[in-house]
Amino acid sequence: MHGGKRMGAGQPTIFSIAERAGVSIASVSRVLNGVGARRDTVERVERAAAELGYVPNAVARSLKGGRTRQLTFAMPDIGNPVYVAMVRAIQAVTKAAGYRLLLHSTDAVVEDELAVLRSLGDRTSDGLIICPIRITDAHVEALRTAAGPVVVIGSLPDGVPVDSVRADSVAGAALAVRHLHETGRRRIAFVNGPSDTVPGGNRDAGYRAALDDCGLVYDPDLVVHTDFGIESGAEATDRLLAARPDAVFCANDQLALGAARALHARGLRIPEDVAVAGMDDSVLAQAGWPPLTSVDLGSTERGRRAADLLLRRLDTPEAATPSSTTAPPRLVVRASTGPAATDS
Amino acid sequence: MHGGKRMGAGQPTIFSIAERAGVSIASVSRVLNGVGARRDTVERVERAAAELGYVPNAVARSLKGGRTRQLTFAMPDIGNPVYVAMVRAIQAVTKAAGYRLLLHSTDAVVEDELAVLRSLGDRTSDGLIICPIRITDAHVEALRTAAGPVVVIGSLPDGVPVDSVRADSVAGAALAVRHLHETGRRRIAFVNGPSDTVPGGNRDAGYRAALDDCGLVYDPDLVVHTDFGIESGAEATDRLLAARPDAVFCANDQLALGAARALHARGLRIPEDVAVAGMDDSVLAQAGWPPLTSVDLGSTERGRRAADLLLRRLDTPEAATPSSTTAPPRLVVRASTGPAATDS
DNA sequence: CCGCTTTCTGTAAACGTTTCCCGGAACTGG
DNA sequence: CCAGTTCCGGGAAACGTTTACAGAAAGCGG
Repeated sequence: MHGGKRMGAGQPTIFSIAERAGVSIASVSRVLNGVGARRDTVERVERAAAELGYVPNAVARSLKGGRTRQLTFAMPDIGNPVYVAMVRAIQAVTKAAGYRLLLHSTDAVVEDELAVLRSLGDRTSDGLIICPIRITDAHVEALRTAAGPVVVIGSLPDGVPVDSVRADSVAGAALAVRHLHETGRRRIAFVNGPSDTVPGGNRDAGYRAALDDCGLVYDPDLVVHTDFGIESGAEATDRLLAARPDAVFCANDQLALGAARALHARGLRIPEDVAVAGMDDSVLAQAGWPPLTSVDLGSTERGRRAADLLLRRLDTPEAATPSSTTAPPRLVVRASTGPAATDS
Repeated sequence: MHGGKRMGAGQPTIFSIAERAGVSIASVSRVLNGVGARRDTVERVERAAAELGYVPNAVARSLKGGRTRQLTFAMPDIGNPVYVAMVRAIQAVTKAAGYRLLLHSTDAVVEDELAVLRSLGDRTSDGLIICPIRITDAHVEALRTAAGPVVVIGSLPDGVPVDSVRADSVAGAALAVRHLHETGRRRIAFVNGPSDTVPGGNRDAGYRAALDDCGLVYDPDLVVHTDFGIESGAEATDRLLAARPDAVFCANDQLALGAARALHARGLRIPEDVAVAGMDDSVLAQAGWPPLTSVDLGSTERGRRAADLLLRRLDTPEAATPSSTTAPPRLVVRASTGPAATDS
């Protein structure tokens, strides 16, 4: 005649098990969590649990324990392979540590990003990795007052007390431009992402610096800002052709794929007539023809590190001072920047 | 001198608010949920909540309410644009209905899919949309005993009492093959996905049926099974070239992109020497050159419908008998299946 | 000024766990 | 057979909400 509590039909709970096994709920909980118990008790409880098809209620468990064993990753665009690479890297780490990963696609909308940051307070997940494309004052404020551990993938102003993992897209862009210069290109066009984003700004800086290095002058007619995406890359490149570039450097692989399509459509050969280079070295770099030269900004590496940092932060909440590491860029040369045609 | 309860420093709770506002927790809850209260009370509570930066604990709320306002979508591969399209479609519907969407990438691993199905029992989300690539007996059993509403995107054996939304890939594959035949191709190779999957089997059936229709004979040398992915498509196509096909039909756009790359690498022209067609009509169809003819299997539509069904099921758990709808395929013709070279 | 109705508010229980703290059972050794 | 240990198991509290219930306050007409 054990326990009162409700006895409804719904999902089995530890009460149903306790009743069926003829023990208390405390014993059920202990057995299910592998805490010592008498042989006999263990067996009865386990049998009852199996027969009822018991699954522990994660919500109740979280409420009691104060942790959900869930982490969140918020990225700008789930359709961009670069973030998919990060997801995989993060997933691998968090899964091994026994955490479930929740994915969030913010479409780079500031309001959405802030909402994610604030939602840390609702205790739905134990920590957050976020990859914002712009950093506003509101972001800084939200990061400062976040209700749980956060790791940022991207560049943060100094003084924000949050772990971050950065890409060096200034150096990365320069790498690509110098490579194009070395293969003999002199009119290097640049299809960049939105200019008011952190990566957009950095890539622009890298582009300009490298031009300088190479003794080339910055020509506004060779530069276009657009949003990321294959179509945008194609349109932008089409417009740029008026300025007769001998190379098109794109701020990511999607843009570069679009650029290649536009060039093909005009009957121009890659790389003989125009060279093309992208960034991110995502799966897309090897999707089209010719395979694209691209700058690997270490997305996988950044994802992995971010996840490691987050886990560390979960272990020792206020211990270490915020760390900030930068993944080095790496140029991957493929056919799209091969030698130019010797004639002309 | 209100309430006892704990008073720690942690996150603010309705207790902190109650104390600060000098009212009971019941009043706090009521005000926060917009239930009637006296002018004065409302103001005091709202001010206290704002000052403390209160965020309701979603876990506690879920425990009490028995629902999480979260739904799960489990897909085989987060890197495949077709599932990204589904995510977007599902997201749009669920977000509008006030649900958060959790994403899960199963890598088409049966164990993982079953785990997701079983995890419905842990009450972490209120419902599940799952897209399995194979259906084993274990799947059927798990679906039958699922602890919450499930909608399957994909084909299910008869008699499984679960809502489903199907693609007609038999008809879809036939559409593509007949189109290739109409453009004069007679040696139509087929790069298919794994043969032990439902889509794999169906596409094979469609391919064979269409060959029959067109009076062509099935030639095993023209058919390859591989896994999905650009690299696999390239390798498979390379092998197929020994059989001198004049068209390559691929079971999805990733394979088709790989096929195109392999053909380019051999110096073959598309479509003059070999035509290429894909399936899914994902963003990748327009990523390379030439743009790919592809069969739209209605991924967006299927995602939308699946979400609608799930929401309906959440409203009226046991009402309607399980529904099963099929999205019609649609052939999208692009340059990759243009006319063959007239010589040769 | 009294009793009635109508608001409003506070107490307490419940959601399903985990875990602290005892009391009792089972051993051990003398 | 008894005292001392050790081990197990049960009762109850707690996690942060929502909500049924009942009591207090306030408004009202007579």
